[in-house]
Amino acid sequence: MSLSRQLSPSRTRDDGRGIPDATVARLPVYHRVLRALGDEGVHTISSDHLAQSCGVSPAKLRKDLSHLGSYGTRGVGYDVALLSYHISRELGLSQPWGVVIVGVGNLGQALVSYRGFASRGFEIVGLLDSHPDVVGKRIAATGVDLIVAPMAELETMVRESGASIGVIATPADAAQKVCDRLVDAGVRSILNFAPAVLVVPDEVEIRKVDLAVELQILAFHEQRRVDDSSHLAQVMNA
Amino acid sequence: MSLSRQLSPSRTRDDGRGIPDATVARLPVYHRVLRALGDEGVHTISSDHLAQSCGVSPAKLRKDLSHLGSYGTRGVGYDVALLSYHISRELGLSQPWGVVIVGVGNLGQALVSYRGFASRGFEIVGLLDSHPDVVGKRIAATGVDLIVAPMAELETMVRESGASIGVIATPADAAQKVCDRLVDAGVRSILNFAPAVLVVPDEVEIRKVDLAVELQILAFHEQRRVDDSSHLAQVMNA
DNA sequence: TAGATTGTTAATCGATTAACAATC
DNA sequence: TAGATTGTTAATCGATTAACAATC
Repeated sequence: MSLSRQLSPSRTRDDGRGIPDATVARLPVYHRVLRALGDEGVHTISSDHLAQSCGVSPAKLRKDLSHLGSYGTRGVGYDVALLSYHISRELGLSQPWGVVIVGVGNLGQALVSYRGFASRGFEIVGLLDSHPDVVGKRIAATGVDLIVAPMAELETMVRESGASIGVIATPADAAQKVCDRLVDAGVRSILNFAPAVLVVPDEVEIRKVDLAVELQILAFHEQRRVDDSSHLAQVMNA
Repeated sequence: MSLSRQLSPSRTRDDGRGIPDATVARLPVYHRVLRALGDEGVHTISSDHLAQSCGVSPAKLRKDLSHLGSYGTRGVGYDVALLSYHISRELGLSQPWGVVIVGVGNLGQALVSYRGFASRGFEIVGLLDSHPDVVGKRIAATGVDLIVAPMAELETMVRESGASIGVIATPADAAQKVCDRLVDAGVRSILNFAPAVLVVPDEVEIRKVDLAVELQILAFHEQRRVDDSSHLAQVMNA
């Protein structure tokens, strides 16, 4: 990946590469808000207003957007449609990405029924599960109905559908094996919902969503609040 | 919250407060891995091995743990049970926290069936939904069965159960109103699964889990890979 | 021109990393 | 004592922020 940068030394700006991770993580939010604004008939918006709608500071928003190029107009603001387009292009939303979901339990089914997939150009191209009760079941996704395939078909499914993103929604103890098979089949983007630390080769991008981690972070702050108020009470009693 | 720090200037170490956010976010992973190691009968582990199991660098792990205190033994490593205990204490897992889930659709039900709640001292104390088809439904959680209550009971439920964490699993357009009601009822820790930017007072800790954001970050990297290899191909053809 | 707002700069802050002295 | 491993230090890196010159 550094190769292409070395090969294109003439580029001035970041130009699509070199966008900070923290910025990339916020672009989807900006994009969603801009789409909503467009639907409401808003054509132009300032960084101050957009930042407020996105829950970030105006400085951060402008800095983030500056990595994409110069798509605002000084004294006026940003054209909602234009900015929305450039963000979606940067995020790779202008082309469809195939998604395979492994594990069709409660969570897997919740993911299938999520409408945010299709509306952003993600297409669920396959569902896999190991449990005989689930295999063969017909699940309604946005647009198409899908039939849950047995795990044995993982490699075939990935290859034939050209899926590029794999979602792991299995129990923790099955996750690493599923991950290995996805990677061997050519998947290099993985979203892991299983509470397990997965090992992947360097070239694979893996992201983890962990309910227990989120709850425990909240518990930490909750406890801190309790501690603080009891300290305060102690001092006030003294 | 800075008050208690001001009031306790004698403390030397971070002492529970002042732990960096990035560290707090990793503690639950360390804790989970340590519990698994304990179950396997491992009594002692070095930072190198534990770091590898947790998917972080040894330097980062030791730095993180140093914020909790000095619970390792030079030349030996960490006592699994002791370290596990101190992390859980720091995270506030030694006391139970009540959780209210608002929105019992596919996702809400997936959350209820998640076993990671009870095993870490979180107790689901209430389920709420606005849809008449769902209200009154009996849902099996770990330990207890719960009956979905109507939204009108939100305030009563929070007050009577003393719930401290609210989980929002509603559609996006309902999320802000639900959030406001939770905060008004006294909830100051919120986990938001709705794809919406929620506004909360400063004293409320809010965390967001956003499937679309995760997918779009993966799409960004996937596209970058494609771009890079086509650049490479161009150059090699030339 | 005057007012508004962007895009960029430079300072600050927080997180990561590597190296190593302390010490079991 | 010799080998192993922690806890800490200092350097580096990346992200955030505030201020403002550029410019519509």
